[in-house]
Amino acid sequence: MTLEYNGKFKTDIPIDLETTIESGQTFLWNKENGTMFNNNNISNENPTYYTVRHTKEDEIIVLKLKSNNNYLFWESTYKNGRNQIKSFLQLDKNIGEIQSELINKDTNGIIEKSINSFPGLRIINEPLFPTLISFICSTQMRVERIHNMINNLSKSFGSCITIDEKQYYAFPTPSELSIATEDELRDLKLGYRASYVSKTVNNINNNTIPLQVPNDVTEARKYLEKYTGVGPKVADCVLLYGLGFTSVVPVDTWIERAAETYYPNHLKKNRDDTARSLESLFGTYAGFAQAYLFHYMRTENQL
DNA sequence: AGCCAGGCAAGTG
DNA sequence: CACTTGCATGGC
Repeated sequence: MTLEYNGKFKTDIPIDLETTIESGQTFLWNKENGTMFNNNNISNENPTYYTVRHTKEDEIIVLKLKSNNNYLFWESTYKNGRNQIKSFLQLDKNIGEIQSELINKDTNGIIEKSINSFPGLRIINEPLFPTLISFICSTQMRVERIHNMINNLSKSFGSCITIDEKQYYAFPTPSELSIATEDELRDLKLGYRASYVSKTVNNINNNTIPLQVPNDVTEARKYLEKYTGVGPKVADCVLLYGLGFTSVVPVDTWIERAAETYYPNHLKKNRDDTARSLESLFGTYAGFAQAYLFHYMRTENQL
């Protein structure tokens, strides 16, 4: 295969690919020529990121991305790569408008500070199944190590495509993952999450809980929570990053900490209630506010 | 050494 | 319903 298709997007606000891809929204991309999650990056050059995925026609394709100021350059083995990128970064949305809306709705300026720190952070939208498994793996785990687990799963069970003698692995489909035993998953460093993944994959493959999620956000959340390993927080991440429910605010330790400091009125007894309360504050794009705040909190604490 | 990381399931009262 | 406990693993 070759990367025969390419093009570029122009954006009003330069896209910060590094922050967008390495801030824990997705674990499905890799950096070419370099390690990710490494703060002291010596190279000044903008990194190229790649991902591998299945199209609806079950074709294995590679997408590559690189940003330079107001331009975003893409390459792909797939002629419709442009739309894949557009969907991934939600380029059809007016991010500048969303940012000002969130700043206006905020009560104390911390969202403005977060957005000003990372104006090029985009909120992404990824395929459902890989996102579901990624966030099941995410519990009690640092972002970098979740990424390692997802890479391990892809290399062990995913389909491969070769470009210029280099092998690229897609995240496995439910049927590809069905052959993984729980012990094999533990060997890939999933820890106690191995049984969650194993049970969820079985429930999808034998149609006990098919991957057909309701359109209503509350119903969708309830539905996702039927999968083993999916509680309120993981469900919210899947809703936001895998299904495009932009209003959803996943509350983890970082966001709860932020709520204690900046939104005491919205801090409830449990994280689920805190989540719903923050959603009512920020509205349609509350999930975007969460993403900026999450990244701000993590970097403020030198992670 | 102990604490923590994008929490959850299962058990108890 | 609300609250507690065990769970894998690696980095600091």
